[in-house]
Formats: sequence, C-alpha cells, structure tokens
Amino acid sequence: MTIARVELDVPVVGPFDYATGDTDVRVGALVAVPFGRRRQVGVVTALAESSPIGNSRLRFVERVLPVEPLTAETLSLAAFCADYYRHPLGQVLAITLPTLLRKPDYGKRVQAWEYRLAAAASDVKANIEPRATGQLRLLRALASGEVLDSVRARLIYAGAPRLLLEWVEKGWIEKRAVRAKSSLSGRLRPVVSVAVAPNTVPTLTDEQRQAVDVISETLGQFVPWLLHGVTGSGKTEVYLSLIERVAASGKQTLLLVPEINLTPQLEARVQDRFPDLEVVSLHSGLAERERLARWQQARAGDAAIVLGTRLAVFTPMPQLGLVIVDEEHDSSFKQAESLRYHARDIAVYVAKSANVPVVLGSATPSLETYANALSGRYRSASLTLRPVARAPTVEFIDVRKQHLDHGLSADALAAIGDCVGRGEQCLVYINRRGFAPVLLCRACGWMAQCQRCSARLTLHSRALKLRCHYCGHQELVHRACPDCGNQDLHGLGQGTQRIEEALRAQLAGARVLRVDSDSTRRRNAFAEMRNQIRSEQIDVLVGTQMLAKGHDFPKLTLVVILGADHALYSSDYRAAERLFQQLMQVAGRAGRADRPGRVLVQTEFPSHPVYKALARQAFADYAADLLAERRRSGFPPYVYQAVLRAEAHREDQMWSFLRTAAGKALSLTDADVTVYDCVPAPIFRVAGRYRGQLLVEAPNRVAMRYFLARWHPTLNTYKSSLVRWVIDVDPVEL
DNA sequence: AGCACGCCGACT
DNA sequence: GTCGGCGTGCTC
Repeated sequence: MTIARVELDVPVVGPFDYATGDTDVRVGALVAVPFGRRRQVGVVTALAESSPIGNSRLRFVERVLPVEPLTAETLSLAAFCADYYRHPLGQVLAITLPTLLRKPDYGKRVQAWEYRLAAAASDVKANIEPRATGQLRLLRALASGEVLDSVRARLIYAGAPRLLLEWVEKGWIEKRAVRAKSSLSGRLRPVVSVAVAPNTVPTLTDEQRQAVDVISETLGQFVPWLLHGVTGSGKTEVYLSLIERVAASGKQTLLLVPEINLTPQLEARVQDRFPDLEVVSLHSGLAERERLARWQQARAGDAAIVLGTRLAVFTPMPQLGLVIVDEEHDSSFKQAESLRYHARDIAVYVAKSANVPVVLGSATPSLETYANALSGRYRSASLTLRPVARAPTVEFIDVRKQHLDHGLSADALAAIGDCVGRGEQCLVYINRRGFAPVLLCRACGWMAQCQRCSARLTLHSRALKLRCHYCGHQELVHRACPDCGNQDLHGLGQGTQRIEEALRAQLAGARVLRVDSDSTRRRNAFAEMRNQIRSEQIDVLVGTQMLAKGHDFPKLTLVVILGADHALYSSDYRAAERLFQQLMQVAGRAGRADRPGRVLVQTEFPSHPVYKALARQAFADYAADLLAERRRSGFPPYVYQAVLRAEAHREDQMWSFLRTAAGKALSLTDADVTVYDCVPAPIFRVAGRYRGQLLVEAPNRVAMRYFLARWHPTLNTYKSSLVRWVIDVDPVEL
C-alpha cells in the first residue's frame, strides 16, 4: 500500500502519514486530509510503503487538489527555511502558498442558486422589522424585479445567506438552481492603473551603463551584487535595463521591494516600460483570487517579472534569470513574527539555487551586505552621481542653546518660513518615538502608565484618550492625579499633531499636511495626499517614517529633522546604523530637481559621529567605522546570532524556562557557540506578560544551524503552556 | 493551532 | 443540581 507523508499547517513537527487509497498522489501534490475533527490541506513531501504508526491506523487522503504538484525546488526552499529558521515545515509551506490553495474544497464545483420574489413585496415588508435596514435593502432589490445570486445578495446585505434560506422556507421567495461553476471562477479585477510619464526609454548615464554591463556579464551564474547608488542616482533605471536583457532571453526576474506605499508606482513604471511583458505584482492589497492567478502565472513561467514585497520571494519561478532586492537594507524584509525569515537572505539563497545573479540595491546598504562587498564575497557596482540633483547641504541646530517652542527651534521655524515664502515645499520629519506625548502630574511627577505593560501611555489629546502602543489598551484622560489628587495634569512632549498645530499657528497661511499612520489609515488616503503634494497644494509636510522612502517631490527643498537623538539612547547596538540609514533616506528627499536641497537636524549632539557622517554624506567612511567597531566587539556581521524570546504571565516561570534553556545550550559542549545571560526584554511587560530573552552567538551560519538543530528540540520537551517562546534567527532587533 | 476532555467555582 | 472557566493532551 502507498502511504503519503503529508506536511500540515500545525505547529507540531510532521509529517503525518495517510493511506492514499485510490487517489493519485505524487510528491509535491496538495491534498485534502482529515486531521482530528477538521479537514486540512497538506503537502505531500514523500511516498512510502509503510508508516511507523502502523498502516492500519492511518486515515485516507480525501482528495488531491486540482493544481500542479509543487516542484522539488519549491519543496527544498521550504525545507531550508524550516530548518534555518526553526519553523515547522508544514507551516512554512502554508505561509508560502496562496491561501485559496489551503482550502480543502478548492476547485470543487459548487451549486449556484438564484433567488426571485414569490410573494407580494408589501406582504413581506409587513413582516420585517422596520429597523432591519439590511433586510429591507434586500427586499427592495428583489421587489424591483432583480434576480439575485448569492454573491450579489451578500453584497447588498451581509446576512443574506441565512436570511434567504429563511425567506424560501416562508415561501416569500423561490430559489432556482443554476449551472454549477467552479469555486475558483470569477473574473479578475483589472489591475489599478497609475498615471506615469509617457513611455520613454531614458538613455543611461555612463555609470548606469557600466553597472548594467558588468552585472549582465554574470547572467547565467550565481553572483551576488551590491548595487550601491546614492539617492537619486537612478538605480531603478539599472534594474529596468537588466530586466530587459533577462526578458529578452525568455527568463523571469524577481524584483523585491520593501513594504511601502510605493509598490503601485514602481509596478506602473515597470509595466509602462515593458508594455508587452507580463508583470505580476504581489502585494498585501491583492484579493485572494488575484493573488492565486498571479502566482499561477509566475509558476507557469508566463510572468516575465514578479514584483512584490517580502512574501513574493517564495513565488515559484521556473525560468528565473535574475533576482533584484531594492532598498536591501530595509528592515521590513525581515518578518517579525511566525516564520521570521529575512527576504533578502532568502533571495540570495533562491538565486544561488537557480544559479542566477542577485542584485542588492541601496543607497545605504546593510552592514551585512556591505561587509560582504568589502571582503569580495559580493561584487559591487556603484552609482555615485545624481543626474537630477546635487547632494543636499546638511546643517545642525544645537537645541542645547535654543528655546524650543512645541519642539521647534526658532532657527528651524525661520528656515521653514523662508522656504514657504520662496514658494517651495518643506518636510518636517519626526522620529515618532521620543515624540509620543505623555500625561504628567506637575505636582508629584506621576506619569500615566499602562497597567499591563512596562510602557507609558501615549496621550491623544484630540480624542481625550490615553493609548498603549504595545497592547492597544485605551482609557480616558484622568481628571486628577491618582497618586496625589492634583488636578493640574499636563501633556508632556510633542506629538505629530502638536507640531502640525504649532506650525499652522506660527506660519499664517501656510498649507500644512500631516502624513502618518493615523492620517493615512483610510484607503487611498496616501495616494490622494501624494497628488496634493505633487500638485503643490501643500507647503509644509509633517510626517513620520512613511515619508522617508523613495517619494519624489520635485518642489521639496528643505527637510527639517526632529527627535533624531532618540535613537542614540537605544540599547540596541544597531540603532545608530538604522538612524544613519533613515537620515540619509530623508535627506535624499531634499532638492531633487533644479534647486539645491537643505537639511536641518535639531540635536543635542551635533558632533556625534552619525551626524558628522550625515553632513559629509559619507556612507563608506561611516560604514567602515561601524564595521571596525563591530569587529572589535564581536557583533554581526562578524558573528551570527539567534535569540530565544520567552513570555509568561508569571515572571518566575519565564525566567525558569530561559535558565533551563540556557543550561541545555551550555550542555551541548561540542557546539561552537557563546551563550549569554538571560535578560529582560527592552519592554519587560506587555499585555500582562513578562518577557525575557537569551542571546546565543556562533561564528558562522553553519555552526548556528548545527547548534539550533540540536538545541531547539530540547526546548520542545518543556511542555509548559504557561510559557510562550520562539527562536528568532538573525534578529534585527534585540 | 484547533478541539475535546476534564475537573473545580458561581448561577438559574 | 448545571454552565463554563482554561489547564492538558492529541491530531497520521
């Protein structure tokens, strides 16, 4: 008898064995199987003749899903991720697959029904609660003579499926079977089009041409490239030219971008440049049907270009010819939960497996990538010239010597005023942390604190609420201090809203726009704001992170940076690196057109190395300094790290778990790793749980994998549901 | 992860 | 006397 070994989406280590019966099961096939009292889709990873469980105890594969089996390449990529990131293989596969393919009934034909009114509308209406507006809406549609299918009915009223059955029973409406259709039919919505410049092929600069040429020479073999190009130097043009060459030979390109609002623009630009090529864009806004269709295009080899955020790195591409990771330093390539993969690292792995080049592009490469380029493990190509703008001048405002009004110095305000006066645009960039306003008692020093987290509550003065950024808890602003009864409570610190208001007050007539996660929550809000800015309906932009990346606003000549110092207080050794990258990105927003840009940084430490380097726009020097420092103190990229993170309602249980784990790690004596002390997490308590972590380091990836492969299973044996824990390999934040 | 089983507290 | 809390254990 043939047995299928199946990986399922469960947090326990598989595989699970099933009898195949009369189903035609192959390795890589997606199968629907009974599991406990549920049904699940699993992936067949092997076939066998007998099971360790005993063949007679096996349940049967219910059906094979009507899709091509996954290829050996796809399976081995998943297996690598499962092993490297210590995540159950079945769950890795589940994350990798479009969700429609995880439904056991995928592709089954479903019976469709039509509904029409059978009684007098007035009789029905008499029996409906006047307040049930959804039901009335549905009735009105039917009364107008419309014949409703279930999809349409549900659009009119969400409760329609249940209600229609009820009405059929009461004889108010009749239902008629219509031709069965596949559960996956339905048209794809057309891709939203974004206006772009007319279809022109710009001529490359010498530098760009050179980069394209050297990288092209390596097509057909695995070569990792760092494309180091300053902001505005036209990396995208290099990508496009490379894609063109790859496509000309009938191969596919995988283009990964960070999680930003820019994806649609880039997609439009790519599609516009290659109107005849199939460009597949995979991003979070995609409906599941579309995602599946795009995925199938990619794995059929029909899509010439697959463009997407980190998840797209798992798209099967049989004709892969090139992998590009844009803004490779961006931390959104690292997934922060479940499978904690780093899409840039996976991209390198994918390129290696497919034996094709991978291009890592950035103005401020990660130190990992930069070190590889310096050591010669990666080759590098540079773009040093800005075709459209000069590098901005960077100046510092020493806030130790100036009075701040709502967080703004007089110098900054004056510069903003001048800029607006000249009819140019200005960006006030705020490092959100450090600008979160808190509620303070002037009498005793009490500050509003979250009851369940070791964090202060953030004051949202408009809503008169206090909110915890870690657990989401909300409460009304206190009338009086709970400690001393004083009624004189004050908001301390400047929120983005306060800055926005202060600017409005100080700059009469200036049109101020705040762009942050609050103001862009609405769908399309971001695109609308972008248009407003580009059409010069805005003078001053106040914004956070969101505005730092990749937007091209030609009229923007001044960037004012507030609260940058906050990163320097962090205990994470990577904070300075991130700050530098962020500042370089924001600074790159200034003066892209014919006008020179100016950057003003408000700081207490104008002579800090990070600011000195920023002023000289000297990435290479600063990176070299940081790398030397990392090497001296034994930090990545000179060592490889993994963190065991644990949390529990009871502090002692959390510590005892971590200590036992540390003991186990130390007892694996032949392992080439350093085990550090168990320490509290930076935010010690979140949502009532105490959190701690344990860092381990190994000299290289191989040693780390070997160690984790032996350590991880020993942790599984402490079956304590009271402690939640997870291993984070190559953590980006400690 | 789900989901059931099981063993102790506050309610009709 | 039950409803229901979530600790424990299992899923081929």
